[in-house]
Amino acid sequence: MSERPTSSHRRMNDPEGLRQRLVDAAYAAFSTRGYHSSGLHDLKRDAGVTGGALAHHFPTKKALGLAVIQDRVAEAVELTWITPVNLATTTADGIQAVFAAIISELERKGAVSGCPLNNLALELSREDEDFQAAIEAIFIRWRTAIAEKLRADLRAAPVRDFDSEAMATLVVATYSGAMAMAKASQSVTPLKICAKQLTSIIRTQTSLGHEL
Amino acid sequence: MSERPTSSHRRMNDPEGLRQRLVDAAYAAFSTRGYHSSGLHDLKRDAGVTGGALAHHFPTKKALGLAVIQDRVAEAVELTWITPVNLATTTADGIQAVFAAIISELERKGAVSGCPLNNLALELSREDEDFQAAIEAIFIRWRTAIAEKLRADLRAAPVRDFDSEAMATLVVATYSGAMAMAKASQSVTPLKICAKQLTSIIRTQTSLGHEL
DNA sequence: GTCAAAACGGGACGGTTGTCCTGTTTTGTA
DNA sequence: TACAAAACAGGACAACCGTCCCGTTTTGAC
Repeated sequence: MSERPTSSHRRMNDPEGLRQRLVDAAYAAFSTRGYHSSGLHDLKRDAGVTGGALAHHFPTKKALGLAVIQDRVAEAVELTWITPVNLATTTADGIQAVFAAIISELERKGAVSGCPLNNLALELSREDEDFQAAIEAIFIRWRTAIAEKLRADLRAAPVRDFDSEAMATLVVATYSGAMAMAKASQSVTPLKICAKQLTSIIRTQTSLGHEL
Repeated sequence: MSERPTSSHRRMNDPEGLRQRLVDAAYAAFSTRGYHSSGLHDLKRDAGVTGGALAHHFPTKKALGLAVIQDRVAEAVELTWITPVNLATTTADGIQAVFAAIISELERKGAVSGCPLNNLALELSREDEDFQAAIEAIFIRWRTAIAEKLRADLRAAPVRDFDSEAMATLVVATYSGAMAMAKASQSVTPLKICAKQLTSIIRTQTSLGHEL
């Protein structure tokens, strides 16, 4: 609760840690309440930081938002999507595992805040081109990683007329949209349905070569 | 340009027309800039309406937002999605036509503002339960209409193990997500890819019975 | 130890937001 | 014509927002 342990009012500078606390608080706030609905006043309170410190590390709110996107959102996509998919046996297995993990996490929390990347994308893409570029870069990374994994599947079991890039786009789009519907209905049902549909489609198309 | 034609300063009460102008201006602003980023000051200016008139018709901004969702957004979904799909020969044909129409419209404007329903859904669903209910109702209507059309397809050419509700969910989710990616990249490419993938999947699955 | 730069505390500031209040004008009714 | 209610004008108002400034403390290099 208190930031000054027991002794006198001695200060300990910790620029990196303070920056992390700020970006963490901002990531949590932006992901749940959105960028514009999150005031810097609340962020300072949550992070235990004064106005001077905030202004020193992030001269503008936009700079803080950019740091959230590039540091936390990009990392979140990497951790919850790209790494699990890469580690899975097949792309379909990976996607199924990712959906399952996200669904169980949402059921544990009892509320659907939506995909942080998608939330910020719709809110900020048209407002500022720096935001748009940062967000687009994450989408590209995401889609490219899935396409790469799909190509790895095909190397093991070749299939004709299968467009890995197009399928990767479909996967990212479907997940984003399913999460939007889940947020609108405050229910994981759209995610469950789309996970089943998506994995079924991929498995059918990538194993078509064996049946022919 | 001038709202007072030539004569003196005589006023003509037009409550319904004024309300329409307000909701129109709000729909345009909310769809492009978002709900929170649109100030009532600009809305009054765009609609040519004073503060007193606004407060008379909509006591709060939330009331205006609710009217936009229930009147304009619901109507937009009806006009751009449900009606064209219903009029098409098959669901796949309808979806293809809808995507094509939206894509050409976006290419004409040169900018991607995103799906109004999706934009407002992500921005307002978790903020207010009245917003959430209004938005969810539109999603349900949308998905139900597509599922109904898919069932009509199946009546003409029956197929086993085809879940119309699940496929309708996939269609809505994929479109929403594709539009989100299109907004993030300010390009119609994700829409083009997803349209092709989606129609191909539906056509394959709904004509599978003939090949077996 | 010196000293400049970085790190931080705390609050002032102007601009904007949404809401509300007090009048005035128009409209419908009798 | 009388009159009450609806429709509208116009601005006041407090609350909030993000930014900026000044002073103090800590840090690191020499």
